[in-house]
Amino acid sequence: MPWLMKSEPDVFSIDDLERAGTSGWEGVRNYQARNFMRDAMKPGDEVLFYHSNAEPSGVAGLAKVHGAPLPDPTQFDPKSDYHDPTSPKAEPRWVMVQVAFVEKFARVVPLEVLKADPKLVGMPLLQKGQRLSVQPVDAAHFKRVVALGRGKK
DNA sequence: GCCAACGTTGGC
DNA sequence: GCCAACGTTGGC
Repeated sequence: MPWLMKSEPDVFSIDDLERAGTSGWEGVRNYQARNFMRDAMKPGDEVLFYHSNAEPSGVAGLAKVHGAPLPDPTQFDPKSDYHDPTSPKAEPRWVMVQVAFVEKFARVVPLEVLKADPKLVGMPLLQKGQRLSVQPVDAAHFKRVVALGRGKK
């Protein structure tokens, strides 16, 4: 199943992932998003890498799920912004998937373009008030976003 | 920086 | 269990 994952590029961008090759998707502190990572994402699943709070916000490229879910180490790091002192060490509350770099689009597909595309009507990302940072994507929507990212009209 | 929309917490 | 207060997300 294809997915969309949001990251603020000031924190972690598609370029950061390209440099790193693979990375743990740290810092998710929402139960629904965690459950997707823990229970539903499978190695090899494709991911739209979305830049939020960016100029412009939009889909910046592709990644894929890599390996098995792991406990998110930042929950146990007092110096991390994502530190969660209430998470039990024996049963870590927060889980992350690992992702691998696949492709950086020639240019970001801006949110404005996604919203204006007739083929993307109904895409959860585009619903008002929608702010889930990890979410499933229809195969048809995924295909269309990739086409936009690769420059097709 | 503003603020709408949403999620979480905690008093009762 | 309700819901007000508070915190966060993320577009603009």
